[in-house]
Amino acid sequence: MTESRRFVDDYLGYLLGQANHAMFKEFDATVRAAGLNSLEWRVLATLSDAAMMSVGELTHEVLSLQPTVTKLVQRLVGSGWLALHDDPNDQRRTLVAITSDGQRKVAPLIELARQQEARALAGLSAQDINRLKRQLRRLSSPSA
Amino acid sequence: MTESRRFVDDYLGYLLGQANHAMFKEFDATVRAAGLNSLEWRVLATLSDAAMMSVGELTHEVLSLQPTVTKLVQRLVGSGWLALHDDPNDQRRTLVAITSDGQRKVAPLIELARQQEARALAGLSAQDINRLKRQLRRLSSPSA
DNA sequence: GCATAATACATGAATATTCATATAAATCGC
DNA sequence: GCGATTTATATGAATATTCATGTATTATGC
Repeated sequence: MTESRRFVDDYLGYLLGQANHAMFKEFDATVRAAGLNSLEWRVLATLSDAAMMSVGELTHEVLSLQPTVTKLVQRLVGSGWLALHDDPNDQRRTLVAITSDGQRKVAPLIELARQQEARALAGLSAQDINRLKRQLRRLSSPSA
Repeated sequence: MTESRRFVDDYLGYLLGQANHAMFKEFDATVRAAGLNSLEWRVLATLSDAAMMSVGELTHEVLSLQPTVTKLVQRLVGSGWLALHDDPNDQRRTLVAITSDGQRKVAPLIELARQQEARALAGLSAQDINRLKRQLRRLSSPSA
């Protein structure tokens, strides 16, 4: 048989997209039940244990675009989960921080995310997990 | 030092998102230059070497939602890259196929995508690549 | 130090996606 | 084969994202 796979079925970009989607889809119901969309969850998770950062830095962290993040941050400030601060060293910047309400909002989600990750990786050895994560990091930053 | 990583920096969902984004970002300029967005590229790539499929099947293939795909397909039909056909066995279904114009549109992009994938995986052995792809497929369908 | 360029963010219009629902066709139970 | 249910897609309104651009601030060249 010379039956060959479709392009997309062996294309790394697609396999990553599928894995990413599958991982998130399972968790999505939880996020939505908390009244968040996926990018909002990512923003709160990123800020949950980081120092406040500028809109531009946050944009890179969450893999989005600056106007999208600006508007999303405005929504989450309105909800009381984020707060804005001035940067004394650069008045162009808007520093974004999570509030304690935001922490209370996201903390249980992070715990559930950890549990889901553990389930997803259940069949793999610690070595396999480390290798997988190392390769993913390498794909993210080819230089590293 | 008990300096610990941020949650997101070791969370599989985020590592997958980053790798996925990095892989796509490099290719994105090419796709945009061709007048496509990422989902349109994915639809054309999926149909490029597959038999025509229903809107619902396509929705699953491209990891999107049915109304999104319906409207996207309408746009691409308008551009002449997709065509719709009736399913003689089920008149509820709308079968979507790529046209020869669509093939000509997407073929060079697929070739560029293959090249980019090869560059991204350049440092890995065939064994590593197979293991990575196997693990990604496993994350996509935990049962398999 | 002043003009010019670059950077950081915000904003409005255009576009795309999402949610809720409608329509139409097929399947099921009887 | 007829009503009830399920399945497949389409559609309109609400929402979110994207693109283009505007404003304010900082950095640079002279």
